Amino acid sequence: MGNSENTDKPDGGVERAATAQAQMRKGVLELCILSILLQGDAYPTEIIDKLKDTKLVVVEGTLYPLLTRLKNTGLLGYRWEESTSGPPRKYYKLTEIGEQYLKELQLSWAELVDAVNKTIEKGKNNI
Amino acid sequence: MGNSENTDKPDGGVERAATAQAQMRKGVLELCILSILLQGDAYPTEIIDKLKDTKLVVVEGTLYPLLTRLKNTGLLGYRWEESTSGPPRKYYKLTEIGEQYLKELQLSWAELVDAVNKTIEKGKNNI
DNA sequence: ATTAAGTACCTTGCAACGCATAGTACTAAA
DNA sequence: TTTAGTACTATGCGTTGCAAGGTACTTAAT
Repeated sequence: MGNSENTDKPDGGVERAATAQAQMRKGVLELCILSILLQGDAYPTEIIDKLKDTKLVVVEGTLYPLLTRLKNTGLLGYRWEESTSGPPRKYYKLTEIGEQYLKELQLSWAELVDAVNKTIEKGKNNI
Repeated sequence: MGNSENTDKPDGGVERAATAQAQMRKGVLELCILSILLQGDAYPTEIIDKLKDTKLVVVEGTLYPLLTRLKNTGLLGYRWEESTSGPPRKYYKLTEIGEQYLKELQLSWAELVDAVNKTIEKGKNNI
């Protein structure tokens, strides 16, 4: 048995919690970003701030590639707008396809929450 | 502009729904598996079946490495048990650390659901 | 005895994604 | 002209879900 492929150490569960929370966030970001853009056009830094308000911390290295992906898929458009206090801002906007897609995402999200909660509940009955 | 790094095509939102749902599931599997094991020891095939009951489809190629990871981190233990209808089964069991970790995961999950739902709700007010 | 079918576990290689890091560029004040 | 603040972009790494293929044990049929 080689031990070269596994960096996991038996470090107890406590230190892993932050990592796990990060993991759980995966894939939900799309939904949140599209939801934010439903409120109105926004530029990346603004999006990051709004996510922070709801305890979802996202960094630039995550957001920018994701926005580009969503744009390339036709879910988002953008326009440049001058700023009086710095470089120009890239305002992203939901397309019609994006809005339609967001509705599907919301449905998927609701189903997921339901499925996971069911699993959790079953466990709680059998302690 | 090179088009070599991007496999996304503007295919509309509809076909992407399955992919997005898969993405959203990421990271939540740990929580679900540990929750199932809280109900009692179980072997992989059994775990897959139980997940299927709650609409969370997971395949072997996903589950086995994940169980190994959880075992290596000390969250799970296992024992072999004979079967009258096939090869022996590997029953996994929550360790004490695993139970403690599960509680943290459940908390993280609840917080995530809350944060995401808040974001979604804000969007719905501004249509 | 050999084959087939059912059950169960395991490995390998790929692709996607989040993120840390580093870099570029514009404005304004010191 | 240097410093600070704001904003967008690119690169490379590690983790993870998954498809695909493989091994092995049991029972029943040929």
